Amino acid sequence: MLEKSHRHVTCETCGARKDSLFGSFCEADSSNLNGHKTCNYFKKNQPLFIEGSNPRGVFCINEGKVKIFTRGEEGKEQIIHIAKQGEIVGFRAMFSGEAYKVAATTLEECNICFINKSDFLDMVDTNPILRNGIMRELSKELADRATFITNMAQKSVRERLAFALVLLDDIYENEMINLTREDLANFVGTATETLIRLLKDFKDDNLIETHARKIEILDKKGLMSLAGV
Amino acid sequence: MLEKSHRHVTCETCGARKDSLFGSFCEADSSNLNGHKTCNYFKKNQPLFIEGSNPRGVFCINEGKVKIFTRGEEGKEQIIHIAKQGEIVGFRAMFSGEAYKVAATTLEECNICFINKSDFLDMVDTNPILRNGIMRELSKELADRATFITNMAQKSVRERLAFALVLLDDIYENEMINLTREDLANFVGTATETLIRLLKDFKDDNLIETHARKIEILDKKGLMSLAGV
DNA sequence: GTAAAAAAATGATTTAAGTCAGCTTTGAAA
DNA sequence: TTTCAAAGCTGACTTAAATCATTTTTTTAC
Repeated sequence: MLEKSHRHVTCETCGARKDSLFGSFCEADSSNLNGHKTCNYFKKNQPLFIEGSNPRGVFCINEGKVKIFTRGEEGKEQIIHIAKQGEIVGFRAMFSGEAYKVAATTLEECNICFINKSDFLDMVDTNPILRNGIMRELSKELADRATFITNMAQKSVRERLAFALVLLDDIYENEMINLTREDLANFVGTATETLIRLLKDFKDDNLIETHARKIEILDKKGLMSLAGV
Repeated sequence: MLEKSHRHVTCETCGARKDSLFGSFCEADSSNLNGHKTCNYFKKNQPLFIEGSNPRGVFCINEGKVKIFTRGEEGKEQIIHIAKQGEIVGFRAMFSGEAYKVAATTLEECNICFINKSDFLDMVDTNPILRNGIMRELSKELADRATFITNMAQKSVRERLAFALVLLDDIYENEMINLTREDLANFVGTATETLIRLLKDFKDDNLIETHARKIEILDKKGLMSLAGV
Protein backbone atom coordinates (compact mmCIF):
# COMPACT_ATOMS: atom_id res chain seq x y z
CA MET A 1 0.00 0.00 0.00
CA LEU A 2 0.96 3.52 -0.67
CA GLU A 3 1.93 5.92 2.08
CA LYS A 4 -0.06 9.11 2.19
CA SER A 5 2.89 11.04 0.97
CA HIS A 6 4.90 11.90 -2.05
CA ARG A 7 7.49 9.34 -2.86
CA HIS A 8 10.32 10.31 -5.15
CA VAL A 9 10.95 7.96 -8.04
CA THR A 10 14.10 7.67 -10.13
CA CYS A 11 13.69 6.31 -13.65
CA GLU A 12 16.97 4.39 -13.53
CA THR A 13 15.72 2.28 -10.65
CA CYS A 14 11.98 2.43 -11.28
CA GLY A 15 10.48 -1.05 -11.18
CA ALA A 16 7.46 0.02 -13.16
CA ARG A 17 9.62 1.34 -15.99
CA LYS A 18 10.78 -2.19 -16.83
CA ASP A 19 7.28 -3.15 -17.96
CA SER A 20 6.62 0.13 -19.70
CA LEU A 21 7.23 1.57 -23.14
CA PHE A 22 10.43 2.95 -21.62
CA GLY A 23 11.47 -0.57 -20.65
CA SER A 24 14.08 -0.86 -23.37
CA PHE A 25 15.85 2.37 -22.40
CA CYS A 26 19.57 2.14 -21.78
CA GLU A 27 21.23 3.82 -18.80
CA ALA A 28 21.79 7.05 -20.68
CA ASP A 29 18.21 7.19 -21.98
CA SER A 30 16.84 6.48 -18.53
CA SER A 31 18.97 9.16 -17.01
CA ASN A 32 17.85 11.62 -19.67
CA LEU A 33 14.24 10.64 -19.08
CA ASN A 34 14.74 11.12 -15.36
CA GLY A 35 15.99 14.63 -15.95
CA HIS A 36 12.85 15.53 -17.87
CA LYS A 37 10.23 14.12 -15.54
CA THR A 38 8.55 15.38 -12.43
CA CYS A 39 7.21 12.99 -9.86
CA ASN A 40 3.79 13.60 -8.33
CA TYR A 41 1.54 12.17 -5.69
CA PHE A 42 -2.13 11.89 -6.62
CA LYS A 43 -4.83 11.16 -4.13
CA LYS A 44 -7.81 8.94 -4.84
CA ASN A 45 -10.34 10.24 -7.40
CA GLN A 46 -8.02 12.95 -8.62
CA PRO A 47 -8.16 13.75 -12.32
CA LEU A 48 -5.01 13.54 -14.46
CA PHE A 49 -6.82 15.21 -17.33
CA ILE A 50 -10.37 15.77 -18.46
CA GLU A 51 -12.24 15.51 -21.76
CA GLY A 52 -11.81 18.53 -23.97
CA SER A 53 -8.54 19.70 -22.47
CA ASN A 54 -5.35 19.87 -24.49
CA PRO A 55 -2.55 17.42 -23.84
CA ARG A 56 0.44 19.01 -22.10
CA GLY A 57 2.43 15.86 -21.67
CA VAL A 58 2.26 12.25 -20.65
CA PHE A 59 1.75 10.49 -17.33
CA CYS A 60 3.79 7.46 -16.39
CA ILE A 61 2.24 5.46 -13.58
CA ASN A 62 4.72 4.36 -10.97
CA GLU A 63 2.14 3.04 -8.56
CA GLY A 64 -1.65 2.90 -8.43
CA LYS A 65 -4.50 2.53 -10.88
CA VAL A 66 -6.13 5.04 -13.18
CA LYS A 67 -9.44 4.81 -15.03
CA ILE A 68 -9.70 6.06 -18.61
CA PHE A 69 -13.27 6.92 -19.54
CA THR A 70 -15.59 8.86 -21.75
CA ARG A 71 -18.89 10.40 -20.75
CA GLY A 72 -22.13 9.69 -22.55
CA GLU A 73 -24.91 12.17 -23.07
CA GLU A 74 -26.21 12.32 -19.53
CA GLY A 75 -22.70 12.38 -18.12
CA LYS A 76 -22.62 8.68 -17.34
CA GLU A 77 -19.08 7.38 -17.46
CA GLN A 78 -18.03 4.55 -19.71
CA ILE A 79 -14.72 3.15 -18.53
CA ILE A 80 -12.62 2.16 -21.53
CA HIS A 81 -9.51 1.01 -19.74
CA ILE A 82 -7.96 0.72 -16.31
CA ALA A 83 -4.26 1.53 -16.35
CA LYS A 84 -1.83 0.19 -13.79
CA GLN A 85 1.81 0.76 -12.84
CA GLY A 86 4.12 0.88 -15.84
CA GLU A 87 1.48 2.22 -18.18
CA ILE A 88 1.81 5.55 -19.90
CA VAL A 89 -1.36 7.56 -20.05
CA GLY A 90 -2.28 10.58 -22.10
CA PHE A 91 -0.05 10.19 -25.12
CA ARG A 92 -2.70 9.07 -27.58
CA ALA A 93 -4.27 12.50 -28.02
CA MET A 94 -0.82 14.06 -28.42
CA PHE A 95 -0.39 12.37 -31.79
CA SER A 96 -3.86 13.16 -33.02
CA GLY A 97 -3.28 16.85 -32.36
CA GLU A 98 -6.75 17.09 -30.87
CA ALA A 99 -8.11 17.71 -27.41
CA TYR A 100 -8.62 14.72 -25.17
CA LYS A 101 -11.73 12.73 -26.05
CA VAL A 102 -11.30 10.67 -22.89
CA ALA A 103 -10.61 11.58 -19.28
CA ALA A 104 -8.30 9.96 -16.74
CA THR A 105 -8.87 9.85 -12.98
CA THR A 106 -7.06 7.95 -10.26
CA LEU A 107 -8.92 5.05 -8.65
CA GLU A 108 -6.64 5.01 -5.62
CA GLU A 109 -3.63 6.87 -4.31
CA CYS A 110 -1.00 7.00 -7.01
CA ASN A 111 2.57 7.99 -7.70
CA ILE A 112 2.68 9.29 -11.23
CA CYS A 113 5.50 10.95 -13.13
CA PHE A 114 4.91 13.61 -15.75
CA ILE A 115 6.91 14.24 -18.90
CA ASN A 116 6.03 17.30 -20.84
CA LYS A 117 4.87 17.19 -24.41
CA SER A 118 7.91 18.51 -26.24
CA ASP A 119 10.35 16.39 -24.24
CA PHE A 120 8.26 13.32 -24.92
CA LEU A 121 7.88 14.07 -28.62
CA ASP A 122 11.63 14.62 -28.89
CA MET A 123 12.20 11.18 -27.44
CA VAL A 124 9.71 9.63 -29.83
CA ASP A 125 11.38 11.38 -32.77
CA THR A 126 14.87 10.30 -31.86
CA ASN A 127 14.28 6.85 -30.43
CA PRO A 128 13.02 4.30 -32.96
CA ILE A 129 12.57 1.61 -30.33
CA LEU A 130 10.29 3.83 -28.28
CA ARG A 131 8.47 4.85 -31.43
CA ASN A 132 7.93 1.30 -32.57
CA GLY A 133 6.76 0.39 -29.10
CA ILE A 134 4.19 3.16 -29.26
CA MET A 135 2.97 2.14 -32.69
CA ARG A 136 2.68 -1.45 -31.51
CA GLU A 137 0.79 -0.30 -28.46
CA LEU A 138 -1.62 1.88 -30.44
CA SER A 139 -2.31 -0.98 -32.85
CA LYS A 140 -2.90 -3.50 -30.10
CA GLU A 141 -5.29 -1.18 -28.35
CA LEU A 142 -7.22 -0.70 -31.57
CA ALA A 143 -7.66 -4.45 -31.80
CA ASP A 144 -8.69 -4.62 -28.13
CA ARG A 145 -11.29 -1.96 -28.69
CA ALA A 146 -12.71 -3.80 -31.68
CA THR A 147 -13.20 -6.78 -29.36
CA PHE A 148 -14.68 -4.50 -26.72
CA ILE A 149 -17.21 -3.14 -29.24
CA THR A 150 -18.14 -6.65 -30.34
CA ASN A 151 -18.60 -7.76 -26.75
CA MET A 152 -20.83 -4.79 -26.04
CA ALA A 153 -22.91 -5.56 -29.11
CA GLN A 154 -23.23 -9.30 -28.83
CA LYS A 155 -22.65 -10.50 -25.30
CA SER A 156 -25.10 -10.40 -22.40
CA VAL A 157 -24.32 -8.34 -19.32
CA ARG A 158 -23.59 -11.59 -17.47
CA GLU A 159 -20.98 -12.59 -20.06
CA ARG A 160 -19.47 -9.12 -20.12
CA LEU A 161 -19.19 -9.05 -16.35
CA ALA A 162 -17.41 -12.40 -16.37
CA PHE A 163 -15.08 -11.07 -19.05
CA ALA A 164 -14.46 -7.86 -17.13
CA LEU A 165 -13.62 -9.75 -13.95
CA VAL A 166 -11.07 -11.86 -15.82
CA LEU A 167 -9.46 -8.72 -17.22
CA LEU A 168 -9.50 -7.01 -13.85
CA ASP A 169 -7.92 -10.00 -12.19
CA ASP A 170 -4.88 -9.44 -14.40
CA ILE A 171 -4.87 -5.71 -13.76
CA TYR A 172 -5.10 -6.15 -10.00
CA GLU A 173 -2.50 -8.92 -10.11
CA ASN A 174 -2.12 -10.26 -6.56
CA GLU A 175 -4.56 -7.84 -4.99
CA MET A 176 -8.29 -8.19 -4.90
CA ILE A 177 -10.35 -6.15 -7.34
CA ASN A 178 -11.22 -2.92 -5.57
CA LEU A 179 -13.68 -0.78 -7.49
CA THR A 180 -16.95 0.83 -6.53
CA ARG A 181 -19.94 -1.04 -7.90
CA GLU A 182 -20.67 2.02 -9.98
CA ASP A 183 -17.21 2.02 -11.58
CA LEU A 184 -17.49 -1.69 -12.26
CA ALA A 185 -20.94 -1.16 -13.80
CA ASN A 186 -19.49 1.64 -15.92
CA PHE A 187 -16.75 -0.67 -17.12
CA VAL A 188 -19.14 -3.50 -17.96
CA GLY A 189 -21.63 -1.05 -19.43
CA THR A 190 -24.69 -1.73 -17.32
CA ALA A 191 -26.78 -0.32 -14.48
CA THR A 192 -25.35 -0.54 -10.97
CA GLU A 193 -28.34 -2.53 -9.70
CA THR A 194 -27.99 -5.10 -12.46
CA LEU A 195 -24.31 -5.43 -11.72
CA ILE A 196 -24.94 -6.03 -8.02
CA ARG A 197 -27.51 -8.71 -8.76
CA LEU A 198 -25.13 -10.50 -11.10
CA LEU A 199 -22.32 -10.35 -8.57
CA LYS A 200 -24.66 -12.12 -6.16
CA ASP A 201 -25.33 -14.80 -8.76
CA PHE A 202 -21.60 -15.25 -9.24
CA LYS A 203 -21.17 -15.57 -5.48
CA ASP A 204 -23.91 -18.19 -5.35
CA ASP A 205 -22.11 -20.08 -8.10
CA ASN A 206 -18.82 -19.87 -6.16
CA LEU A 207 -17.13 -17.99 -8.96
CA ILE A 208 -16.20 -15.09 -6.72
CA GLU A 209 -16.20 -14.02 -3.09
CA THR A 210 -16.72 -10.49 -1.87
CA HIS A 211 -15.06 -8.89 1.12
CA ALA A 212 -17.05 -5.70 1.51
CA ARG A 213 -16.18 -3.85 -1.68
CA LYS A 214 -13.31 -6.10 -2.67
CA ILE A 215 -13.86 -8.94 -5.08
CA GLU A 216 -11.84 -12.14 -4.90
CA ILE A 217 -11.78 -14.40 -7.95
CA LEU A 218 -12.33 -18.01 -6.86
CA ASP A 219 -12.80 -19.68 -10.23
CA LYS A 220 -11.12 -17.85 -13.06
CA LYS A 221 -11.62 -20.72 -15.50
CA GLY A 222 -15.29 -20.78 -14.69
CA LEU A 223 -15.52 -17.08 -15.37
CA MET A 224 -13.60 -17.44 -18.60
CA SER A 225 -15.92 -20.12 -19.89
CA LEU A 226 -18.92 -18.03 -18.84
CA ALA A 227 -17.42 -15.10 -20.71
CA GLY A 228 -16.86 -17.26 -23.77
CA VAL A 229 -13.08 -16.76 -23.81
CA MET B 1 -19.87 3.20 -61.10
CA LEU B 2 -17.17 0.69 -61.59
CA GLU B 3 -16.80 -1.32 -64.78
CA LYS B 4 -16.64 -5.05 -64.32
CA SER B 5 -13.00 -5.03 -65.15
CA HIS B 6 -9.62 -4.28 -63.81
CA ARG B 7 -8.67 -0.66 -64.12
CA HIS B 8 -5.04 0.25 -63.82
CA VAL B 9 -4.25 3.02 -61.37
CA THR B 10 -1.13 5.14 -61.23
CA CYS B 11 -0.22 6.65 -57.86
CA GLU B 12 1.00 9.89 -59.37
CA THR B 13 -2.43 10.63 -60.79
CA CYS B 14 -4.60 8.73 -58.33
CA GLY B 15 -7.43 10.94 -57.09
CA ALA B 16 -7.93 8.82 -54.01
CA ARG B 17 -4.29 9.22 -52.98
CA LYS B 18 -4.80 12.94 -52.34
CA ASP B 19 -7.08 12.17 -49.40
CA SER B 20 -5.00 9.32 -48.11
CA LEU B 21 -2.03 8.94 -45.80
CA PHE B 22 0.07 9.11 -48.97
CA GLY B 23 -1.50 12.48 -49.77
CA SER B 24 1.59 14.47 -48.84
CA PHE B 25 3.92 12.42 -51.08
CA CYS B 26 6.04 14.39 -53.50
CA GLU B 27 6.44 13.33 -57.13
CA ALA B 28 9.41 11.14 -56.37
CA ASP B 29 7.71 9.45 -53.44
CA SER B 30 4.58 8.82 -55.49
CA SER B 31 6.59 7.36 -58.28
CA ASN B 32 8.44 5.13 -55.85
CA LEU B 33 5.15 4.06 -54.30
CA ASN B 34 3.76 3.33 -57.75
CA GLY B 35 6.69 1.04 -58.45
CA HIS B 36 5.99 -0.98 -55.35
CA LYS B 37 2.24 -1.43 -55.70
CA THR B 38 0.08 -3.83 -57.61
CA CYS B 39 -3.39 -2.87 -58.69
CA ASN B 40 -6.25 -5.33 -58.27
CA TYR B 41 -9.90 -5.63 -59.05
CA PHE B 42 -12.08 -7.10 -56.30
CA LYS B 43 -15.61 -8.21 -56.84
CA LYS B 44 -18.40 -7.71 -54.34
CA ASN B 45 -18.13 -9.67 -51.09
CA GLN B 46 -14.53 -10.64 -51.69
CA PRO B 47 -12.28 -10.81 -48.64
CA LEU B 48 -9.09 -8.73 -48.46
CA PHE B 49 -7.99 -10.61 -45.38
CA ILE B 50 -9.55 -12.70 -42.67
CA GLU B 51 -9.23 -12.88 -38.90
CA GLY B 52 -6.26 -14.92 -37.75
CA SER B 53 -4.22 -14.51 -40.92
CA ASN B 54 -0.87 -12.74 -40.92
CA PRO B 55 -0.50 -9.35 -42.56
CA ARG B 56 1.44 -9.48 -45.83
CA GLY B 57 0.99 -5.87 -46.75
CA VAL B 58 -1.47 -3.03 -46.94
CA PHE B 59 -4.45 -2.31 -49.18
CA CYS B 60 -5.04 1.15 -50.54
CA ILE B 61 -8.60 1.64 -51.77
CA ASN B 62 -8.80 3.41 -55.10
CA GLU B 63 -12.52 2.88 -55.54
CA GLY B 64 -15.26 1.08 -53.62
CA LYS B 65 -16.12 0.35 -50.01
CA VAL B 66 -14.77 -2.24 -47.62
CA LYS B 67 -16.19 -3.41 -44.30
CA ILE B 68 -13.87 -4.06 -41.37
CA PHE B 69 -15.38 -6.42 -38.85
CA THR B 70 -14.85 -8.90 -36.07
CA ARG B 71 -16.87 -11.99 -35.40
CA GLY B 72 -18.48 -12.75 -32.07
CA GLU B 73 -18.87 -16.17 -30.56
CA GLU B 74 -21.57 -17.49 -32.87
CA GLY B 75 -19.88 -16.02 -35.90
CA LYS B 76 -22.08 -12.93 -36.00
CA GLU B 77 -20.25 -10.03 -37.57
CA GLN B 78 -19.75 -6.74 -35.81
CA ILE B 79 -18.79 -4.10 -38.32
CA ILE B 80 -16.25 -1.74 -36.78
CA HIS B 81 -15.64 0.52 -39.72
CA ILE B 82 -16.54 1.01 -43.36
CA ALA B 83 -13.57 2.18 -45.42
CA LYS B 84 -13.92 4.14 -48.65
CA GLN B 85 -11.63 5.31 -51.43
CA GLY B 86 -8.40 6.83 -50.15
CA GLU B 87 -8.30 4.73 -47.01
CA ILE B 88 -5.52 2.32 -46.28
CA VAL B 89 -6.62 -0.94 -44.80
CA GLY B 90 -4.65 -3.67 -43.06
CA PHE B 91 -1.72 -1.75 -41.66
CA ARG B 92 -2.79 -1.74 -38.05
CA ALA B 93 -1.93 -5.37 -37.39
CA MET B 94 1.44 -4.92 -39.10
CA PHE B 95 2.67 -2.75 -36.26
CA SER B 96 1.33 -4.97 -33.53
CA GLY B 97 3.20 -7.93 -34.95
CA GLU B 98 0.15 -10.08 -34.42
CA ALA B 99 -2.31 -11.83 -36.68
CA TYR B 100 -5.34 -9.88 -37.82
CA LYS B 101 -7.99 -9.59 -35.13
CA VAL B 102 -10.39 -8.11 -37.66
CA ALA B 103 -11.37 -9.11 -41.19
CA ALA B 104 -11.94 -6.98 -44.28
CA THR B 105 -14.38 -7.75 -47.12
CA THR B 106 -15.51 -5.63 -50.04
CA LEU B 107 -19.09 -4.36 -49.96
CA GLU B 108 -19.13 -3.66 -53.68
CA GLU B 109 -16.83 -3.92 -56.66
CA CYS B 110 -13.52 -2.30 -55.81
CA ASN B 111 -10.20 -1.26 -57.26
CA ILE B 112 -7.63 -1.77 -54.56
CA CYS B 113 -3.86 -1.48 -54.71
CA PHE B 114 -1.56 -3.63 -52.63
CA ILE B 115 1.80 -2.70 -51.16
CA ASN B 116 3.76 -5.45 -49.55
CA LYS B 117 4.79 -5.38 -45.95
CA SER B 118 8.51 -4.70 -46.22
CA ASP B 119 8.07 -1.98 -48.84
CA PHE B 120 5.46 -0.30 -46.70
CA LEU B 121 7.51 -0.58 -43.52
CA ASP B 122 10.53 0.87 -45.35
CA MET B 123 8.45 3.88 -46.32
CA VAL B 124 7.22 4.33 -42.77
CA ASP B 125 10.79 4.11 -41.47
CA THR B 126 12.19 6.63 -43.90
CA ASN B 127 9.30 9.06 -44.26
CA PRO B 128 8.52 11.00 -41.09
CA ILE B 129 5.46 12.66 -42.60
CA LEU B 130 3.91 9.32 -43.47
CA ARG B 131 4.85 8.03 -40.05
CA ASN B 132 3.30 10.97 -38.26
CA GLY B 133 0.20 10.60 -40.39
CA ILE B 134 -0.09 7.01 -39.34
CA MET B 135 0.37 7.80 -35.68
CA ARG B 136 -2.24 10.52 -35.93
CA GLU B 137 -4.61 8.14 -37.68
CA LEU B 138 -4.11 5.39 -35.10
CA SER B 139 -4.74 7.86 -32.29
CA LYS B 140 -7.86 9.29 -33.87
CA GLU B 141 -9.27 5.85 -34.44
CA LEU B 142 -8.64 4.97 -30.81
CA ALA B 143 -10.70 7.99 -29.80
CA ASP B 144 -13.44 7.05 -32.29
CA ARG B 145 -13.61 3.56 -30.87
CA ALA B 146 -13.92 4.89 -27.34
CA THR B 147 -16.97 6.82 -28.55
CA PHE B 148 -18.25 3.73 -30.32
CA ILE B 149 -17.98 1.70 -27.11
CA THR B 150 -19.78 4.40 -25.15
CA ASN B 151 -22.56 4.55 -27.71
CA MET B 152 -22.98 0.79 -27.59
CA ALA B 153 -23.15 0.89 -23.81
CA GLN B 154 -25.38 3.87 -23.29
CA LYS B 155 -27.47 4.65 -26.35
CA SER B 156 -30.63 2.86 -27.47
CA VAL B 157 -30.70 1.01 -30.78
CA ARG B 158 -32.81 3.85 -32.21
CA GLU B 159 -30.15 6.42 -31.27
CA ARG B 160 -27.35 4.22 -32.57
CA LEU B 161 -29.10 3.72 -35.87
CA ALA B 162 -29.55 7.47 -36.27
CA PHE B 163 -25.86 7.92 -35.47
CA ALA B 164 -24.86 5.20 -37.92
CA LEU B 165 -26.92 6.74 -40.72
CA VAL B 166 -25.23 10.09 -40.17
CA LEU B 167 -21.81 8.44 -40.34
CA LEU B 168 -22.76 6.44 -43.41
CA ASP B 169 -24.05 9.52 -45.16
CA ASP B 170 -20.52 10.90 -45.00
CA ILE B 171 -18.99 7.64 -46.13
CA TYR B 172 -21.35 7.31 -49.08
CA GLU B 173 -20.91 10.99 -49.92
CA ASN B 174 -23.18 11.77 -52.87
CA GLU B 175 -24.47 8.24 -53.28
CA MET B 176 -27.25 6.65 -51.31
CA ILE B 177 -26.38 4.27 -48.53
CA ASN B 178 -26.29 0.81 -50.05
CA LEU B 179 -25.90 -1.94 -47.50
CA THR B 180 -27.82 -5.11 -46.79
CA ARG B 181 -30.11 -4.80 -43.79
CA GLU B 182 -27.96 -7.43 -42.15
CA ASP B 183 -24.74 -5.45 -42.64
CA LEU B 184 -26.44 -2.33 -41.35
CA ALA B 185 -27.71 -4.27 -38.32
CA ASN B 186 -24.20 -5.60 -37.75
CA PHE B 187 -22.85 -2.08 -37.84
CA VAL B 188 -25.45 -0.73 -35.43
CA GLY B 189 -25.14 -3.81 -33.23
CA THR B 190 -28.70 -5.10 -33.27
CA ALA B 191 -30.94 -7.79 -34.77
CA THR B 192 -31.91 -7.45 -38.42
CA GLU B 193 -35.64 -7.45 -37.58
CA THR B 194 -35.22 -4.66 -35.06
CA LEU B 195 -33.27 -2.65 -37.57
CA ILE B 196 -35.96 -3.04 -40.23
CA ARG B 197 -38.67 -1.94 -37.82
CA LEU B 198 -36.69 1.15 -36.87
CA LEU B 199 -36.04 2.04 -40.50
CA LYS B 200 -39.79 2.01 -40.98
CA ASP B 201 -40.22 4.37 -38.04
CA PHE B 202 -37.63 6.69 -39.56
CA LYS B 203 -39.49 6.59 -42.87
CA ASP B 204 -42.74 7.43 -41.09
CA ASP B 205 -40.99 10.38 -39.46
CA ASN B 206 -39.66 11.54 -42.85
CA LEU B 207 -36.08 11.21 -41.72
CA ILE B 208 -35.18 8.84 -44.53
CA GLU B 209 -36.57 7.39 -47.72
CA THR B 210 -35.81 3.91 -49.02
CA HIS B 211 -35.47 2.91 -52.65
CA ALA B 212 -35.45 -0.84 -52.42
CA ARG B 213 -32.24 -1.48 -50.54
CA LYS B 214 -30.86 2.00 -50.86
CA ILE B 215 -31.37 4.53 -48.12
CA GLU B 216 -31.67 8.24 -48.82
CA ILE B 217 -31.15 10.66 -45.96
CA LEU B 218 -33.88 13.31 -46.00
CA ASP B 219 -33.27 15.01 -42.68
CA LYS B 220 -29.70 14.75 -41.50
CA LYS B 221 -30.17 17.30 -38.74
CA GLY B 222 -33.16 15.40 -37.46
CA LEU B 223 -31.10 12.24 -37.37
CA MET B 224 -28.25 14.01 -35.62
CA SER B 225 -30.50 15.35 -32.91
CA LEU B 226 -32.08 11.90 -32.52
CA ALA B 227 -28.60 10.44 -32.21
CA GLY B 228 -27.66 13.03 -29.62
CA VAL B 229 -24.81 14.47 -31.68
C1' DG C 1 -15.51 6.46 18.30
C1' DT C 2 -19.37 8.50 16.41
C1' DA C 3 -22.13 10.82 12.96
C1' DA C 4 -23.10 11.73 8.37
C1' DA C 5 -22.65 10.63 3.78
C1' DA C 6 -21.84 7.48 0.29
C1' DA C 7 -22.18 3.05 -1.47
C1' DA C 8 -24.31 -1.40 -1.64
C1' DA C 9 -28.17 -4.24 -1.68
C1' DT C 10 -33.05 -5.71 -2.42
C1' DG C 11 -37.80 -5.70 -4.27
C1' DA C 12 -41.33 -4.44 -7.60
C1' DT C 13 -42.34 -3.03 -12.06
C1' DT C 14 -41.71 -1.63 -16.84
C1' DT C 15 -39.91 -1.85 -21.37
C1' DA C 16 -36.70 -2.13 -25.20
C1' DA C 17 -35.15 -5.31 -27.97
C1' DG C 18 -34.34 -10.17 -29.10
C1' DT C 19 -36.26 -14.54 -30.97
C1' DC C 20 -39.04 -17.44 -33.74
C1' DA C 21 -42.02 -18.33 -37.43
C1' DG C 22 -43.98 -17.28 -41.65
C1' DC C 23 -44.87 -14.45 -45.69
C1' DT C 24 -43.39 -11.24 -49.57
C1' DT C 25 -40.38 -8.95 -52.57
C1' DT C 26 -36.17 -8.54 -55.16
C1' DG C 27 -32.64 -9.54 -58.17
C1' DA C 28 -29.38 -12.72 -60.18
C1' DA C 29 -28.76 -16.63 -63.12
C1' DA C 30 -30.53 -19.97 -66.26
C1' DT D 1 -38.96 -14.52 -69.27
C1' DT D 2 -38.99 -17.68 -65.66
C1' DT D 3 -37.08 -19.59 -61.51
C1' DC D 4 -35.33 -19.69 -57.07
C1' DA D 5 -32.55 -18.30 -53.41
C1' DA D 6 -31.55 -14.47 -50.78
C1' DA D 7 -33.06 -10.54 -48.69
C1' DG D 8 -36.66 -7.90 -46.78
C1' DC D 9 -40.58 -7.50 -43.97
C1' DT D 10 -44.37 -8.42 -40.42
C1' DG D 11 -46.61 -10.34 -36.32
C1' DA D 12 -46.65 -12.70 -31.87
C1' DC D 13 -44.24 -13.64 -27.97
C1' DT D 14 -40.44 -13.75 -24.56
C1' DT D 15 -36.95 -12.00 -21.80
C1' DA D 16 -32.90 -9.50 -20.27
C1' DA D 17 -32.02 -5.56 -18.31
C1' DA D 18 -33.40 -0.78 -17.01
C1' DT D 19 -35.81 2.07 -13.73
C1' DC D 20 -37.67 3.56 -9.41
C1' DA D 21 -38.21 3.25 -4.54
C1' DT D 22 -36.34 1.80 -0.05
C1' DT D 23 -33.50 -0.26 3.23
C1' DT D 24 -29.03 -1.77 4.92
C1' DT D 25 -24.13 -1.56 5.12
C1' DT D 26 -19.74 0.56 4.59
C1' DT D 27 -16.74 4.35 4.39
C1' DT D 28 -15.26 8.82 5.43
C1' DA D 29 -14.57 12.80 8.11
C1' DC D 30 -14.75 15.02 12.35
